[in-house]
Amino acid sequence: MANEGFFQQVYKVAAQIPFGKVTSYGAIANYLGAKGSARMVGWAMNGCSKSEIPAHRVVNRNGLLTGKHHFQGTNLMQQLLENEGIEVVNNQIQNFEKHFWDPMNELL
DNA sequence: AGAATGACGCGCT
DNA sequence: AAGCGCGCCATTC
Repeated sequence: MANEGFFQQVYKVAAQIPFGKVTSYGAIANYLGAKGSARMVGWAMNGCSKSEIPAHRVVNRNGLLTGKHHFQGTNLMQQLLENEGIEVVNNQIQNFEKHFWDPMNELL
């Protein structure tokens, strides 16, 4: 493994997501300046599982828990989100915009 | 060195 | 309106 680079940035932002809030890959990518590369953000999240980064708060633009399969394998991600007061149905966040946390808007 | 993949996003048909 | 494909940047094989 070489320099984390983007990893470090993604971790930093993801780690700053407040309790009961969720953000999207594109938002993080946008905040990092890679606004067109949401993929690499999600890809970077691969290391989140090994880190203490609450990746369960990071979902795609649709508010869908696309990466829930990468967690422990079941509904852990959904359970965590519900535990934070976020309504999740069928791996999909309800009121996503209500729980949406924009790093470049909130954190900046 | 080139090609393939990756937890996405947006555009076009 | 819905569905499908392509593009972005980085990492890895």
